[in-house]
Amino acid sequence: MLDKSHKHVTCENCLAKNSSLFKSFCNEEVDDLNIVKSCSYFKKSQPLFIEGSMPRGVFCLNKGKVKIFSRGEEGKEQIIHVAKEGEIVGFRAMFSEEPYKVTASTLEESNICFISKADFLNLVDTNVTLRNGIMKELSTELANRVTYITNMAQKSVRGRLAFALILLEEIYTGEMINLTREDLANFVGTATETLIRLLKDFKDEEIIQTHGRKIEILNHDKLITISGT
Amino acid sequence: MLDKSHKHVTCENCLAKNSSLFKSFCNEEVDDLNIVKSCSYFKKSQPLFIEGSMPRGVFCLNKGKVKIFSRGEEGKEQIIHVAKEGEIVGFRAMFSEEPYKVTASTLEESNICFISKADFLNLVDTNVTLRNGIMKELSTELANRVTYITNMAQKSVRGRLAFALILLEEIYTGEMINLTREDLANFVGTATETLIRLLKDFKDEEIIQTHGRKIEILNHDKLITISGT
DNA sequence: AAAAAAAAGTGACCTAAGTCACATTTTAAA
DNA sequence: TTTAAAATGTGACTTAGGTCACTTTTTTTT
Repeated sequence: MLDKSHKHVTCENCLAKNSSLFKSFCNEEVDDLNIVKSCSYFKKSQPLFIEGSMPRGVFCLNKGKVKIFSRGEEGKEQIIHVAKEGEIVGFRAMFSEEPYKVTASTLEESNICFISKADFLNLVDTNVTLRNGIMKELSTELANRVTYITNMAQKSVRGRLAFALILLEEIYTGEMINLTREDLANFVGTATETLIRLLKDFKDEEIIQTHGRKIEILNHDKLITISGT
Repeated sequence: MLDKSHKHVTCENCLAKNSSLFKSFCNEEVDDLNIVKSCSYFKKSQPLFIEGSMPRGVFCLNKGKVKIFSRGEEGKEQIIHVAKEGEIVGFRAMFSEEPYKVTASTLEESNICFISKADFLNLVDTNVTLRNGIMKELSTELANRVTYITNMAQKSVRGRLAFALILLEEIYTGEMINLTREDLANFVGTATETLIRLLKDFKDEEIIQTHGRKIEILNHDKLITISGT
């Protein structure tokens, strides 16, 4: 169980993780950040923000994972990204002056800090390194989504599942992949039943092993081969 | 036939079209731009840049259309975007310090200007409005790709074709959609044969009409309905 | 600890869409 | 203008993967 007040969370020890955006900050800048941020405890399946609402700030993940998804016509979730500790979520929407096109929701109980839009934009305005980092991040992400689209359009579901597992292995470093079959299916872009059948195939082929819902990767190389399918 | 030297192309009358990025420029800034840019004539199917190569600058489309695509495992093109007159192509790669993840190639003969990376980044550094425009553009595009991914994962090919035609109608304003069936299939994310069959269905349903390869939209509303499929 | 509600998993069936193999038409090149 | 080469279009066939209808297991709530 996480500490629900978690007053102990300071930016200094939080950033120690792997935030790509604030990593260039000097001590003084981290202190500034520490002053404007506010922390809170999120339980499992709690939204940070919802598609259609107006962005009010960014969220910095201290502990826990968050899924980012959009809903298709029939309301089916399409998971675009799973964010992990150290990531800043929702900063793309700070620049577009438009409502969120995605929803962010915790996958497990989490400690998450909030920085208001005004404070964040002020940081961006005054910090060249941060600004360049953001532009680079936006561009890289745009490039990643090209791959994502191409995969979705051209690969088999089996290939996409292999690719998704490789991504998730990275996101769940040091622990096992822990997603409902439905979430995994919505990430891969397939029906839950199809996903379950394919996971069984992977088990039979000794590529993965399951412990309850948790998935352990046994043969990373084989996943890479299959992901080319 | 376009003028191959097209010395008459000045930024002033070019920007009159619809460039979203340079539109805020004052006369003086446009003059600066005019000095650093160099123009050239591209014939049909000529690449502006190629996946894997290092970005050297941005391309500004004065006349003509350009497809942006990535290649899947078996080399099949996945068209991500069709750029039209007034658009600036390749600026995303200016910030990522990485090789292009996509190829850009003309769909028809074109007049295209080039601005070197150094000149472009200099503009971005010194012009706050341009910089904000770029950040906004990157964010908006990122949001659009979420829709793209969700469509690809959840819609039928018929629904995706309808969606593609709506987008292309906008891109080919004032003229008819003119793409090879293969390009259109690679945009929709399907096999060429399937695409041809679906186009025939649309013709039978009097949603579109073809003049040779060119496609005319007859019933825009019905396309919207179908694109929800 | 019991009850209720999610989630996981299976089997049977169906169909959208891919593949292959050509015929025909259009476009580009020699 | 002929030849070559793309691009378009059709038919026959196959199959990946979706849907539906359940059962079983795991979680959550009371």
